[in-house]
Amino acid sequence: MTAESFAPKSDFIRVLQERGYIHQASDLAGIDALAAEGGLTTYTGYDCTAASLHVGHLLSIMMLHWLQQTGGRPVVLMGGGTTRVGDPSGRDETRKILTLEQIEANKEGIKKTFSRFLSFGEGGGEAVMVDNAEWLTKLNYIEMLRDIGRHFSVNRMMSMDSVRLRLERDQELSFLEFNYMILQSYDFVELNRRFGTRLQMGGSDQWGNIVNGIDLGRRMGTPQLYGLTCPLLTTASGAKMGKTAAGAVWLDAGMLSAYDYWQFWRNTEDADVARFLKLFTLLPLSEIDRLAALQGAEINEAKAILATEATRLMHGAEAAEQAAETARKTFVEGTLAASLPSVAVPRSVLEAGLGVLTAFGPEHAKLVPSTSEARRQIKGGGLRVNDVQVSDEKAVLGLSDLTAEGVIKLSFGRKKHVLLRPE
RNA sequence: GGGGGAAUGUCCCGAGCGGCAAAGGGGGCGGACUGUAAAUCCGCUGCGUAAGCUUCGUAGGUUCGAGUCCUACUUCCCCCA
Repeated sequence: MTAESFAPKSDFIRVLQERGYIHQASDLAGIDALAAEGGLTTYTGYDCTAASLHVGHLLSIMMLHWLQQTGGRPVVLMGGGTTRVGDPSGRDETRKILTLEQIEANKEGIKKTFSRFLSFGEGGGEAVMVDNAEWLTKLNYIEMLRDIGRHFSVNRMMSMDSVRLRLERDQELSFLEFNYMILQSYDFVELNRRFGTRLQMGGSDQWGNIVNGIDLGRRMGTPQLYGLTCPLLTTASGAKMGKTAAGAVWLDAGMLSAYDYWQFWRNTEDADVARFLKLFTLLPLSEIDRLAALQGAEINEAKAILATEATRLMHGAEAAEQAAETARKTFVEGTLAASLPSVAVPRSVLEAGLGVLTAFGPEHAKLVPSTSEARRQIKGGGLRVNDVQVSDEKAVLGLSDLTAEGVIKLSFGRKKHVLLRPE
């Protein structure tokens, strides 16, 4: 039975299906039946490999959001324990081993994101957050081998994608990583015992780990467990979502400003707009259908709405409106928006004269990583001061370059702008 | 434990008779065209506002000169046990 032809009884599965979240499910009818009964407890795990989650994680967070909206109970599992091991899934090489301090710091950073999407608390439908370090770090090796390890067949583990691909390519797979799937499987069983969790959701690269958890549950006597994955997100032209030149598209405002986040969504390819509206906004499908019908340049309206709605979810309405307004002034009116990112520079420096190379470089605007890069970009016509292309790398900025607003606008390419503010 | 091979421009892959800031490709960035899109074309892709400086796993050595030759070490891969 394919996801497309299935007629769901539960609101939860209906929404996921309509909006395109479902990639694979262990037993869609079974999950649907459970969800229809109400109170379906579902978990998704997040490893603490960075100080913030990025857009790649957003799909699964949205699924948890819809779960809660449709009467289910989300369990957010922080991988404080599993991160110490490192998931080999979808990885060509061993992950860097993180220190316990790093993992703890990352965990604290990641936690903040979830409160935007889920409502946490003690009640029946309230979301819960737990850390698998709580039980994984207490495992005793021999006991673990006897109670859990005996249910795993090495023959079968070797056939799992996460292991097989490494072996086929002659890439190292340490015994440490080899154990990851056992720990994740055990998490599922443990969460069933603690919270009655019946369903695990995750990205499509987690399928193997999830299926193993279902099997382990059967062998260890849990009720029937289920798995559901969402597609790995790529853009229509095939690039991985969420990686830009500047790095990952972080969800945490401290690592990526609301304005940059808005810009990320605004720059969506035409072919992705409808799909992303369904996945990353809460707009009703009827509205999305209307926006998706827009053609040519009009589709930009849909992109702006996508950006504002997605930013509203992540950073709040105020930040989203402000980002939209800043973008409108900058790109549509071509005027100078006071809310563009700005960098303070001592007035005395401007009085003495500030070389353009330095102004754009890492010391001030940070638009380019080095002054050598600034020099190259000037040759290529990529740098502008107050919207005038810089042609001379020896040019010097001074107080006379201040605009009526009392700032100097530096631009790198068409899209990246920074205001220098004297102080 | 024995034998063989490999480490190249801090994104990846990858060429490199002793004169090399080092071929080529991917990716990325910029420009043009557009609609803050895609596709296409062009340019750039070590640091330095200059003279110049620092790169080819690490440390020594040979040489006027070393990514290239020699020695040791480190890491990885393959074959045998």
